[in-house]
Amino acid sequence: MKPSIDILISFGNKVKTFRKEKGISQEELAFRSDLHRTYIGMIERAEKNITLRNIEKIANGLDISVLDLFK
Amino acid sequence: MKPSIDILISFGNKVKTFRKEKGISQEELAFRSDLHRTYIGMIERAEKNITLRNIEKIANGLDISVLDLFK
DNA sequence: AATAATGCTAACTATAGTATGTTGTTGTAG
DNA sequence: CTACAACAACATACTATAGTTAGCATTATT
Repeated sequence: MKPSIDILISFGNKVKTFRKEKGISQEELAFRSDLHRTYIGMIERAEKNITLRNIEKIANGLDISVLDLFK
Repeated sequence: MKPSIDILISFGNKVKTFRKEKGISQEELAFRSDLHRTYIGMIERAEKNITLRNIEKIANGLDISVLDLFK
């Protein structure tokens, strides 16, 4: 039994942290990831259960590996 | 542009490899992961674009970390 | 205050998730 | 070899929800 932080929350936080590091807006990340502006916001706020293909898109948009998003 | 192997395929292969290592059937993994028998097969065959919550379930069922599934 | 960035609501459509039943494959005991 | 059993592939079909978008509200940033 792990009282682990919800995976969607930790994922969203990771995305937000990496995005801030790059100094780009949600809109800019959305553009680079080929996703919609509001969708990026939803992911960062852990409102959607993202799929693997979109995880990859965001990793690409952030110019990092998928692995980095789970470290 | 990387001609990288499709992420669903590489993910499915990882699941299958880890499952074989543990010496368990798809059905047994499904049980441990709290997912359906046929769904595990679909994931291994890369027929479904799995979501983050289910990625976590499978990692739990395999008794490994989510990170391990992306190395 | 003005502008840019993000949050939030609400809708629609695409597809992931769940399930049943059947067919095919593989290994093993007789 | 045949027969059986266990496992996996495959064909649907249904229902939940992820994905996508528009519009307006709210919160920084300058």
